[in-house]
Amino acid sequence: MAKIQSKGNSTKKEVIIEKASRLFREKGFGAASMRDLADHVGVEAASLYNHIQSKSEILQTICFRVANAFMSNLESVETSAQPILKKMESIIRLHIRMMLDQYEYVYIADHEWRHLPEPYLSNFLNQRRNYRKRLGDIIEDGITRGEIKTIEPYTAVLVILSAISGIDSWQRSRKSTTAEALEANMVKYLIEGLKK
Amino acid sequence: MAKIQSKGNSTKKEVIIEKASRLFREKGFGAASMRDLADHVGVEAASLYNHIQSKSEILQTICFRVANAFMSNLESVETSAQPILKKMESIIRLHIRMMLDQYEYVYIADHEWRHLPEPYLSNFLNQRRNYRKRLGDIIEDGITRGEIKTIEPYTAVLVILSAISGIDSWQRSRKSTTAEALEANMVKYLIEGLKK
DNA sequence: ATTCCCGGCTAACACTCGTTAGTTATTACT
DNA sequence: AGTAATAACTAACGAGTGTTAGCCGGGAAT
Repeated sequence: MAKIQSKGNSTKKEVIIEKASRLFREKGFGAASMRDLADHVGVEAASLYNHIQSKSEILQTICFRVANAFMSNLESVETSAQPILKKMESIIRLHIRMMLDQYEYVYIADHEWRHLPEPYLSNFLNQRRNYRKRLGDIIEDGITRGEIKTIEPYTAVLVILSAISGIDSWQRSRKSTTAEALEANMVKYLIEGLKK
Repeated sequence: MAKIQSKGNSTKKEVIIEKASRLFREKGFGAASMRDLADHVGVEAASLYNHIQSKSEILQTICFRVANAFMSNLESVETSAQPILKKMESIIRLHIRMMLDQYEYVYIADHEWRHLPEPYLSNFLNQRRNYRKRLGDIIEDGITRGEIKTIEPYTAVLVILSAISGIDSWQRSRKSTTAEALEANMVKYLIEGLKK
């Protein structure tokens, strides 16, 4: 076999995906070109195809990697034995942290998924729907147990997830607030809005 | 003069902008082509240029139309003499209503503004920053007056605006909830999270 | 030392893109 | 009716798209 990895501990395919994630976020999937990506990797456009199969394969990898990360976290929270409000808080915190230090990837899964080709698109949307459903079930469970204020679960899920995904406009313009402060403030608002 | 308007009470330019708004939302600005737009208008691509100057002029029109609508609403709320919590509620309700019945336009101003060419891009971002600043000032005012719970104003603005813009994923999949119920539920969450 | 193959390269294909030129049909005004 | 303006059309340009074919150098394996 020839050399397996080129630099550090990440394979070249991984480098491509990483550079692509920044590019896709900045310009959007449609406006980002393979030649542009190749420049950032330091290679000719055609050479990319020694490592990937297509432009949208990159998008698929990013989207499903993020989806799986959230999904497996949800599963471990579901099976844990915490009070509902704690469950929600830990899910919210994970989302915020992911948004803070996996920014590029999460952003793309949030905003560029519509460019996924079928059948990946349907697959992705099903996972998304399933995730939200189960998040809603946790809230509903909390309401019937009297641990959470009476609120329509689906709306609550929508508010929470959307609020967090809005962090991207904070990322762009590094305000005075630190990441830790932002997390604390956001958790406060989102959790106290749920408290009975 | 020749005919000023072609059908109903809207000029043809308006028809183009309306069809474009749906197309831009569905495919994204970059992926939506002028030929595609022309098909929806029922005309050849070149003919569009009798009514508009460029593809991005359409985007500019949409973005600034939305921005101005929100800005002028903000001004009238600022000068009104309501309790702070009422001010916030009426701003929130306007955002939700705009999102519900001007969906396409608001969505584009929210998500496709990055494709604006300079100097419109900077102009737009300045307006956006200004809007959020003034919204934050209202909240801060409410805190010092003791009408609102102590919370970092910028974070609150972020949560509120992002939560509302997340309605788009509700729009896509008309759930059991009606628009009115959604508005009520969302206001409840967002306002009770602010209440002292 | 020779074979093998990986991963880079150049060139090119087959489109699609936004937009312009030039022309014709249709409409409105005098 | 005749004229001027509007808005449609066809054709094309030049640039940029994702992707494939074919070639070549250099390190790994035998």
